[in-house]
Amino acid sequence: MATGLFCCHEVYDGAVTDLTSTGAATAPTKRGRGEKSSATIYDIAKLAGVNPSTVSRALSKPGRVSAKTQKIIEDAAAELNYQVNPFARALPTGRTQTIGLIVADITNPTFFDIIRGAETTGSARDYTLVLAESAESPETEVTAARRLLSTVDGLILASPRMDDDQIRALASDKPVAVINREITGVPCVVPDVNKGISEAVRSLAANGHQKLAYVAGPAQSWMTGRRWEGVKAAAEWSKLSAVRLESSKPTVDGGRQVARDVLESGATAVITYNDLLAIGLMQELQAGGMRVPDQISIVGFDDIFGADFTTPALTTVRSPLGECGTRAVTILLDMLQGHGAPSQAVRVETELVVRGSSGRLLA
Amino acid sequence: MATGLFCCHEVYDGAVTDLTSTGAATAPTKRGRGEKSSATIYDIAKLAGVNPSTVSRALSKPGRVSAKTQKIIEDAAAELNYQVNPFARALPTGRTQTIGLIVADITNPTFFDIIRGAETTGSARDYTLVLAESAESPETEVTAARRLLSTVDGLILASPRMDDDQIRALASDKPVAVINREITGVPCVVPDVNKGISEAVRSLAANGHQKLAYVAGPAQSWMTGRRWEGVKAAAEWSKLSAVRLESSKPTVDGGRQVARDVLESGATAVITYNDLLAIGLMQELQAGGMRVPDQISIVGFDDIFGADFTTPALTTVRSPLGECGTRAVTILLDMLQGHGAPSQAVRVETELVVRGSSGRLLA
DNA sequence: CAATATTTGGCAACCGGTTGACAAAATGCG
DNA sequence: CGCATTTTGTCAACCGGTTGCCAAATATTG
Repeated sequence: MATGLFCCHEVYDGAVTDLTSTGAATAPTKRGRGEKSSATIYDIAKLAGVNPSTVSRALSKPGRVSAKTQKIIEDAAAELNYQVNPFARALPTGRTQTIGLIVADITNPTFFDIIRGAETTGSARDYTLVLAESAESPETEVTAARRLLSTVDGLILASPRMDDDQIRALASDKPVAVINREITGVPCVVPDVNKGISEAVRSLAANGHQKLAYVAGPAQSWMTGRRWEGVKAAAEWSKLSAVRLESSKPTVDGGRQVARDVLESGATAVITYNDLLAIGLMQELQAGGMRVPDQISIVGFDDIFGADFTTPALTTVRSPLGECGTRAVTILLDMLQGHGAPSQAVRVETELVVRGSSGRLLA
Repeated sequence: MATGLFCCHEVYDGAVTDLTSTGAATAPTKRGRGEKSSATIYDIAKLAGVNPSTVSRALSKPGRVSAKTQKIIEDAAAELNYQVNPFARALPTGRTQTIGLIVADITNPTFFDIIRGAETTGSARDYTLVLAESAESPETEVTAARRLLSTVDGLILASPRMDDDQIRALASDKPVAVINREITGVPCVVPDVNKGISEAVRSLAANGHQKLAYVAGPAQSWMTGRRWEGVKAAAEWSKLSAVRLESSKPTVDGGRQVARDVLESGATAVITYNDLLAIGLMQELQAGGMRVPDQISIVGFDDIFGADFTTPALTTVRSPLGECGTRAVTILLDMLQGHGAPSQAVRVETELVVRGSSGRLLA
């Protein structure tokens, strides 16, 4: 262990000396164990015959050095197959070229597209995404956020479970963007549920439904409230009655468990907090002999992966989750470049995706 | 060059002098821009009245300092709410407390459980998981791997698409573990497909099937070959005929496209390279009026999220992917602690999950 | 062509930890 | 009680970049 490290120093010195005496660059040198092959700006400086700081400038401050020197240095860097050491860079600057993303549950497909969108957008701009999950617990979430915050340039919270003030505290430290929740003073990306919901409700009304049930999600979820409000308002507008039912958990299993309540409510159309609930609900109702959509229509939320695996395929209100991820990253990177945060929450459109699980009431 | 190195020393000295002269510890100091509030070991040293290096040892070398000093330092650290700066630590040691995971496609649910398993196991041992995706391209994969390798302590490759030698090259640099592929000289975690496959084939044979088709996955996938061999062998054993069909891509869409070939082959039972193919295939066959499983049985592979959303629910050979992720991380961390890599590939069991899409042939 | 303005490159001070070498202090032993 | 050992803490040399300041080199201007 100790020897391993000591080796590094000596090798470093040795390597430098080597370079001056011998011409050839033997990139991969054996080390105690670390085996870090990479060249440093000092190696480049030596090869190019300039000062290390000039190398640093040539490589990271465009225009600061003359075109001639620039070229010499770039060639030398290419020859040595140079790669910056991100840690060395992060130490003095604080910049890490990474952004953190915290989700409640990695296996929840709702977050899939968010992750994807964020990853893609981030890496297109040379940022690495660091992922953490909170296991649906506000405490774990805060811990993870704190830990992550010290090592990333900015943080994205997707459907956070912690409370507003904790989020504001994080945001006062470093750029933070929130997805699926609105918090004043913090940049947010939220799907505007109204459009999708009113499309859904109108479609249900047009198909002869009169009584609508909304199956809610977890109490800590800001979105569950927003969606219920949207459903209530749209139902009123379309002259439907709407009742809210609670679920135990926002999963397939939770959906199964709520089936009983749905039946008892007498509703002929159901909108659920998310697709998982809808799928579980549909499975349970079908198992009990109900025909979907002839006897009951089911509309989910999010259009997750697998929503079209069911029979009938699930009608759902799609949130452009990938876009949310993309937007959040963009906001963060803009803030990192000195641009201010958007003063208003960024709204993305939702839309109804009509598949087979909703339709005319035949009962 | 030498000067460059010397510089550091002098600067360091300066800082020390500063610290000794000024007394007050003003924890949150304004900086040029960074605004990092966190205390350093120098602050702790000041508060505890010891040398910074003693603080460093107290905090990371258990037993190296006396219990008394240890306590004083720990208290001071707690009071200042100290958190190590990972970059400062990584710079001299090379240790980053992160492991990288490269998957072919983040949105492919096959990798969900792997990611989950790896994340959970890693963070339980205070390692952060860094995720990258290769978009199914061997070239992107190599690039991502190289980039990642410089910033992590170890790397996990899930179903890698690059060739064996490239992987060995990576593995000679830092600890690497591979999932879903076997490469001599590199620690691997592979599901042992034979058990699950023979269960599947035996079950099909028992249900009266005589002709079996295997729908293969991408050519670069090592697993697709292994699975075909397993199917061939098991079919022979059970006296079934087996034919191999190629798919264009290992997705739902690919499954749809291969439906035609399946019909033409005359097989009454199909085993696919993965569940996505199976789902697409089933959808297409059902759309064409075939009854599953009465006329044709379908068996998928992996038991991904959503495999039970279909009607009938998908029969599939489950690979314990979460366990693969866990095992891979464990191997990596063991290697980082100086333990050798396992000499043999680690095998995890597969098993047949019988659901509704396979059964007795009624045609 | 001298005087001034502008580039350009070098020096050295940092960022915040880790660790080998060494000396001082504490402990053990005869 | 003195000497040999062991423990404990300090010193200083790093890791590999970035950047403010200054001087040399170059370009511009009168």
